[in-house]
Amino acid sequence: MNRSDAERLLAAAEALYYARGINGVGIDEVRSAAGVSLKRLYQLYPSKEHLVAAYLDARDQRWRGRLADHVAHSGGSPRDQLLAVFDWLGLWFAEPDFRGCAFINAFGEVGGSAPLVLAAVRRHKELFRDYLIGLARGLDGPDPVGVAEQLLLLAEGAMTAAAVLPEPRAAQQARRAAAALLAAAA
Amino acid sequence: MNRSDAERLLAAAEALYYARGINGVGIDEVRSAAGVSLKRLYQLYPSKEHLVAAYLDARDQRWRGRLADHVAHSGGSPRDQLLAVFDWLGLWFAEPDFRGCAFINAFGEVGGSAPLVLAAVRRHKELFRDYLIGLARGLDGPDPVGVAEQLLLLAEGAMTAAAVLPEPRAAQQARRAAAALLAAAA
DNA sequence: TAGCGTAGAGAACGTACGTTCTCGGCGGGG
DNA sequence: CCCCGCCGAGAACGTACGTTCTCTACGCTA
Repeated sequence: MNRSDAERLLAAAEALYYARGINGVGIDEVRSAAGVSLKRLYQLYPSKEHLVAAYLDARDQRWRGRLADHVAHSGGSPRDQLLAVFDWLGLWFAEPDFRGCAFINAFGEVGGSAPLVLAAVRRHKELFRDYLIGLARGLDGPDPVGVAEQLLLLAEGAMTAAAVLPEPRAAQQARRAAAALLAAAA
Repeated sequence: MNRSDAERLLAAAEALYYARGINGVGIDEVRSAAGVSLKRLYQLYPSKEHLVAAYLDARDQRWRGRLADHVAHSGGSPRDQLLAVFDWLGLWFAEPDFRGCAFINAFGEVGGSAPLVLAAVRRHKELFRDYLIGLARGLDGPDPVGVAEQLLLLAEGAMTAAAVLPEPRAAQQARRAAAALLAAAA
């Protein structure tokens, strides 16, 4: 069955923007990759900023879905699930087309001058944070929000380290740090 | 006394590029802010990418210098010095013109297609890492490199969190996590 | 003082891109 | 069968910008 114009646009936008950056890909390239007319594109997204924000929202859903799937299927205690987050990060970092966190990249690229994009980045980071808080609540420790926020910092740091530095040691190092923090919080 | 053309260019480049992004500022604006002719600029830096890489190197030196100053003047044990790193991050995040880590931003903006910029970003992160390793060696723990790398992840995570999210809680949270990691590593 | 190299100011060029406009064809309703 | 509105294709427009070229004026040397 045929996906809708919007779906094809978002799929093309995700592939192109993530691989080559937002400023590195023109509207017309997304349009032609999706097989959608320019007129239709501007009907759906009245400016590039709208398209980019929609791409980020779509990627947010896919990304958190993949993470949650991995964590859920890894079973185990809340502690094991929180550690499984870092295992999944390691798998993600090792993918051949990994290019860092799309949201951090987007923030660096246009965050200062694109309110819709900034809002999408914030949404994503807050949803990721909320997800970690939800897992941490299962720990029955005294401060699940604090633990989750500390693990969030580790995860974000691992993403940027993995993006910038060639060696993919970041996820393992983050996992070890997470285990130590979880032990300390018990 | 008059600073050299190169110094004025780098100062102007740092102010403009950090505030508004690399793609958001044209060569001519840097040139005119520095009061240097276009010809002279191209003598010193044969392309924008060279100028940007030089700006990043200059910022790297200033940034690490400020950090090292704060840490050195805060005295204390190696452990206290490592924690002072996060205190300084908190001060930095609170500055009114704070806009995240210039290097992470630059990576997101042009990292994929500007080898000189990518190299400058890597250099900076490695020098920061080496600085933390130097401090961690004073701990006499079993694995100073591992500890330093875990603290590096926390610091990077705090930088991105502070940049993206409005509330500046990141530095304190990172400091608490760092204290827990240091306690666990002893 | 005459000539020359150099440097600055800024025009010019090529390109890329976001956005809008125009044209031509196709389909559906009378 | 004819007309009308819509849609896709792509030309066009305005702008921004990296880079190069041109012209002019100044200062140094013989």
